[in-house]
Amino acid sequence: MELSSKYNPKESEEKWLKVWKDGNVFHAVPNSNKKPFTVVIPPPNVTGILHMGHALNNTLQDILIRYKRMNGFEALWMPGTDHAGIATQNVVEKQLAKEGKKRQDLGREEFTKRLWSWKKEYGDTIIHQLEKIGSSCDWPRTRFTMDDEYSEAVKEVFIRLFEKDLLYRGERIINWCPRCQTALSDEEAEHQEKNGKLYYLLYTFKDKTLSFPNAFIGNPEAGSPTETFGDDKFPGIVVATTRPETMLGDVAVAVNPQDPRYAHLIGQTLILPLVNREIKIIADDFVAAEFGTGAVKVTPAHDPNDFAMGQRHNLSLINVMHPDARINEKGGAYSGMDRFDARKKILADLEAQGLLVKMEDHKNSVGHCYRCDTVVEPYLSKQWFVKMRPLAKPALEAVKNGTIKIRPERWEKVYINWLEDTRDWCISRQIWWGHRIPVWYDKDGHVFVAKSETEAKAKAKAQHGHDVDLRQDEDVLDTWFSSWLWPFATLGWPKENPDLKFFYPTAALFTASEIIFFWVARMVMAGYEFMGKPPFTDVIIHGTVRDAKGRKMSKSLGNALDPLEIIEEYGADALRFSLIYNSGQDIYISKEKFEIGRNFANKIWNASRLVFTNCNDTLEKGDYENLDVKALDLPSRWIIGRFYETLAKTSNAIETYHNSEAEVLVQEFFWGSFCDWYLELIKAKWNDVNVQKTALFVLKNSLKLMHPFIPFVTEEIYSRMNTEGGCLSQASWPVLQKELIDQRAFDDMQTVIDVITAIRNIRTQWNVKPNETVDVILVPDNEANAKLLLENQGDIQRLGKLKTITVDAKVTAVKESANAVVGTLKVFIPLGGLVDLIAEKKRMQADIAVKQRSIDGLQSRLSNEAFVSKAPEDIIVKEKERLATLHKEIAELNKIVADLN
RNA sequence: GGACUCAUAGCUCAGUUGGUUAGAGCGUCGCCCUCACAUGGCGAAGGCCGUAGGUUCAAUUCCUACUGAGUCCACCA
Repeated sequence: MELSSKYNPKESEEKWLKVWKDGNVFHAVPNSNKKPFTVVIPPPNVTGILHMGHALNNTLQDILIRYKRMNGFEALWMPGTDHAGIATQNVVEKQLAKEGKKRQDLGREEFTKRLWSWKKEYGDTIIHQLEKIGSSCDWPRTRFTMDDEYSEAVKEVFIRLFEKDLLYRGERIINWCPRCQTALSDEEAEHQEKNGKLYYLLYTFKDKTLSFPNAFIGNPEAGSPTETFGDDKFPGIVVATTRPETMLGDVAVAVNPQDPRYAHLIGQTLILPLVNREIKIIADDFVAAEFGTGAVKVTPAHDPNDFAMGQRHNLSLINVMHPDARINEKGGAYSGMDRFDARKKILADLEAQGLLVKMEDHKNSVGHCYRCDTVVEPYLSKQWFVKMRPLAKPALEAVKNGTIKIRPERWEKVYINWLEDTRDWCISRQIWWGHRIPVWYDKDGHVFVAKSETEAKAKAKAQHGHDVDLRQDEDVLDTWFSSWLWPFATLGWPKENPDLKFFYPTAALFTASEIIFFWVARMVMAGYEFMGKPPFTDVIIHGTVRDAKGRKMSKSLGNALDPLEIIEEYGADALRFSLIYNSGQDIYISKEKFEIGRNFANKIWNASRLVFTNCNDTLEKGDYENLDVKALDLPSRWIIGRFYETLAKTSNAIETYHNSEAEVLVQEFFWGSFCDWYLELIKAKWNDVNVQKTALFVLKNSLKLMHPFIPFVTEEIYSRMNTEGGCLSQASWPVLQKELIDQRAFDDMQTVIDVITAIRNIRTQWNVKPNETVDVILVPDNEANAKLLLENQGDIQRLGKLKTITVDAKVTAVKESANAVVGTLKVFIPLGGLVDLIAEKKRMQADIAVKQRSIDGLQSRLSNEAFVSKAPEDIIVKEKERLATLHKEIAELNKIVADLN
């Protein structure tokens, strides 16, 4: 068996990616002999390129799916991509812009064609990148949210919701992105807190005899209206606003009906400045008397609250903006100006007329488009909405009653809060890339919801009694209106089929917290509404990948590490392993961290080389599974017990999504126990067939154990000792044999390890050169220890680099020696002139002092009446035992110190 | 404004019903190229478990307040 001294990731990765693909190894089919285990990938956007977040997300899924596959489940990991309406359209529009064109220049059909060809060319990039990190998806099943079949599902859902009266079209204030020129849902408008200003504007009374005291406004500044209009009275009402430009659309001023300051003015008329429109003072409970001046300008077409007030008071709607947020013809002198330019101009003009009473700093949060970061405009328009309340109910229940678990648990609260307070979902988008809304209108605006124009026409004919001209709704659906069907639409819904029947519901969903509202909650709603079952039972919210300073990785910050570059330099195994190893919720990573995984892969590689070069070729692929473990020597029983202990802990960690812990466990076992101790211990015993068998047995099973985390290198090595046929990805998970977890072997081996460590410690302490051998006298204090030391003295001698080893219970003191106490047995190393007896004495005394402190603590506890009477019996017994041991140890140490004199 | 999370070694994290001497990796410091691996080996140093109270025989662990870091939600203009 020839293996090079360094693991070459690139070679193995290429090889195994091909084997897996050619063998269709990850293909899952309905199989009545197996239980299904399904995970659907969070479909990355077709515009996406692989970043660390994807690498993390997919590694986590892959660990679980590989684990389940090895555990005998028919494990399906469904891959696919999302058309990502706005994002993708923006990308292609940017491309067009380089040619000096706009999408309107091409027209809808041409532009959509262009998008499709873009998708064809680049859309699968990310899928191939996910494949490179070893994701064991059922690749031939790859779905796209705009596949024909998938589109059918989207239409079906639209129709069903419409027929159930859960969909409606209405004119509302929605979040509008003036740059993308489309409506957004509430979730797509990201609120960011900004330092803005609160502007106080004076609207004068039509009735010049009226006035209003200015005292509550505070001291007006120079050039303020008090100079213009008199000392302490305003000829009008002062309103406070953060968005003065919307005043062009004001239709009223509202005050709280209980506010005594304004009570007598309700119903009076004001003159809207700059526009000179007459508007009324109205009373509405919405207005908070404490805020600003207690008087609010009412702009029903540009603010959701004002819209509601407008409805209550039957006010007119004056939309003063174009879709691109320039002021429209209703804005008079300001028409054609951008909203922010208009703001400046309006403020300047108001100030010139003495109507800008005051400005103050004001923090408020402003919505931004989640795709292009433009400030969104609350904008009046006609859109399609999904009624959320009825859909939210079962989704809410599912988490509250534990049908669906969200981990870490705290996210359940976030989910619940959102669903309890969710508002209707605006699903129409004024873009061209997406699912066209399956609605047709006749010339009178009658609505025909149908899967096709033919069907719509038939419906229209049925209603009108003759053929009518129809036009389809121009808009497309929110991307999330297709993604929310992902867990079942990817399995062929609405068609009844074996896949859907077998693989739905899925098991676990891995995603980031930002997606809980967008996607997770809505998938649960859809699952219940259309399948009658939850789409999954576990939701795992993982953290964000950050740089070493804790900043989010982003292209604009320039701190992003490219997973593909990491694969190139360190290997895919290293990427996967290092990302997760020793990480918390959020993952802080710098390039150097990937050395952890690279080094570990290399360690596995070299340990395997050692085993292979020392084992009989026929054994390598032969029969070493049926070991009579109980007849093996101590180190062998120990390592096999440690293996099963680690197996149990690791399985449990994977099932409870403690992946970092799982990796620490396997690494600790393989490196810390198998390599550092077992392989070192057996270096002189390779001619023993049982040793060979044990090493091969542990190695082979360790490869299985480590495979979900580090699939390529384990697959590569496994292939050289494979007896089962197929590859490691398809092999079975080791079966736990609890009876082989041998506590006695653990304790005995620990003593041997402690003795060796004590010897090594002394050697370093007294600068004994590594290639120099020394003599050691071991003094056991009981029969069992004596036997243990004698049986393992060869190992102790070799790993301790000893010239001679003497086990003798009768020895009490050794001249000019360094010493150690291991539990209750003593270690003497006569070093002659090498050892400084004064220093050695000091060393021992320091040791004694530490133990004495423990004794003091224990004694005071045990002499405490309350402790003895209230603490449980077993604790008291343990403490007493501990005290006795300490006393014994300290006595030995004192004896040694005395002899040092 | 509301809700939530975190605080343990220089750094990143474990510490699963409260119970001996709080662990690991990285980093640091010694010594070693020992015939699997220097992507390695051996050894060591390093912690008032954020602060102040409380509950308890016993608190890193449970409770309260505070401080610091972070996240999410929100229609008071």
